[in-house]
Amino acid sequence: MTDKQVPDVVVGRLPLYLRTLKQLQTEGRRVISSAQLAKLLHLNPAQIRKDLSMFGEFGRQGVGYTIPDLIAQLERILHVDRTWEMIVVGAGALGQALVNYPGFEINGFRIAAIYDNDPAKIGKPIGRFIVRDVQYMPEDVRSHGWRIGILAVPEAAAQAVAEQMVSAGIRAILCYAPTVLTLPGNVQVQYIDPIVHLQHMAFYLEETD
Amino acid sequence: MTDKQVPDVVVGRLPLYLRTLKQLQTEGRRVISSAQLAKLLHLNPAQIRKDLSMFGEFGRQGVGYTIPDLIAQLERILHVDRTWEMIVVGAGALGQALVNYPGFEINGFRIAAIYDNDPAKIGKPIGRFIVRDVQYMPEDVRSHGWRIGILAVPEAAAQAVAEQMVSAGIRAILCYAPTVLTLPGNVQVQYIDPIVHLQHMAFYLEETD
DNA sequence: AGGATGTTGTGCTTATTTTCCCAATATGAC
DNA sequence: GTCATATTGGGAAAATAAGCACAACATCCT
Repeated sequence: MTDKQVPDVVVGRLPLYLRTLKQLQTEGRRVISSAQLAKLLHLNPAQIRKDLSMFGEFGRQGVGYTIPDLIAQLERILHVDRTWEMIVVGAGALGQALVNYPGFEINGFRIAAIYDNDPAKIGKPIGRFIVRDVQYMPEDVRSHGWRIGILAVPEAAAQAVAEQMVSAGIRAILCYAPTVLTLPGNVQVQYIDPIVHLQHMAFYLEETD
Repeated sequence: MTDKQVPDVVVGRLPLYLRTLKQLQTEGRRVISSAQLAKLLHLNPAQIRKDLSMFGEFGRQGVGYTIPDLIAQLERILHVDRTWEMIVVGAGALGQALVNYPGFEINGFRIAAIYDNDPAKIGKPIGRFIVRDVQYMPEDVRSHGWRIGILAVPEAAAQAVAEQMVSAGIRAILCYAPTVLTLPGNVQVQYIDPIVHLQHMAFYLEETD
């Protein structure tokens, strides 16, 4: 199903390349070498070249990569040479912060609706939206053909809500709930849990204080 | 510097084990096998056993792992058998959501202060805090001996603020700014950027719609 | 025109990570 | 007590990922 020609770890680095290249472009840079990009990302230059070479020959020997071209290539490869509409389920503090985050639109991800099941929140304005009853979510997703959902509900609700999203047609879920979802293999899931990162770092901290 | 005896990928999985074990404990479970835990996490049981065996022999052959014991061991290994105080720098929508997130305290990470450089925000209440001028941050960090910081400032400010945090004594940074920080090797950094995850998933989405 | 320098793409090597497999041990049924 | 079943820990193998090194090519300087 997924393109096993390209390792997932490689796909995972492409957004980092793209992000840095866009940054460089705003600074007016036109060309960059794998060595320079590697330095900014703290990676090995050969790794960057090899990653990119899996999709084509984008550089020029002796010169490097033309930044606008490489950005266009990466956006095409990642399917972000378009705008993806997304839903947010969960209108708590996190859901509100997400709705107000300008980074999504800048990068071609546009929030299209936000849902909750709490009568106290349904109907209330958040950013440019009115919170909708989550019971209308499946219908909305189906009628609009939305494919991406952000899950910002409590852990206890996450699995059930995720299943509803998937059965309505959602195929990629960004899960902020601190739990592992069990979903069909053709559904992409990525997790964001700050506690996991903090505990990971705490391992390396001295037991002082 | 970092304990290369234990691969970082292994350390990165321990918080997931811990999270799931705590979940099981609240459900009243006392014992679990690597096979059962692996199923919940969608991992290979041998991987879980090998990861754990790097730190000791915590299981009983023929039986499995005693959940409360394993939780205690993992908390000790990860240095989260204590409470870590943290600072948040950046009092925008994200900073506010972080301050109000109950998950930190539940897991032994307590926000101790929040800072911003915007006069319109300094002095305003957020959750149980008053936003402090970031110019007091280094002094506060030094005097309290804080080691962990959450960076929730715009990309343009991230590197400079991170350097100030480090020179004040911060040794672990959870970075929400969409950029790679360049810091001394003895400083732990973890990144959270939803765009990176969304682009990663978009790679696998069909170009329909 | 030619040499010095810089850079890519990739074959091959090395390193790391994952998985297989099984001896050793535990539990429960009869 | 013995057998069937369940499970760990870890050596060995397999799979995956990262990095080296170099031919090929580009640019610039003189």
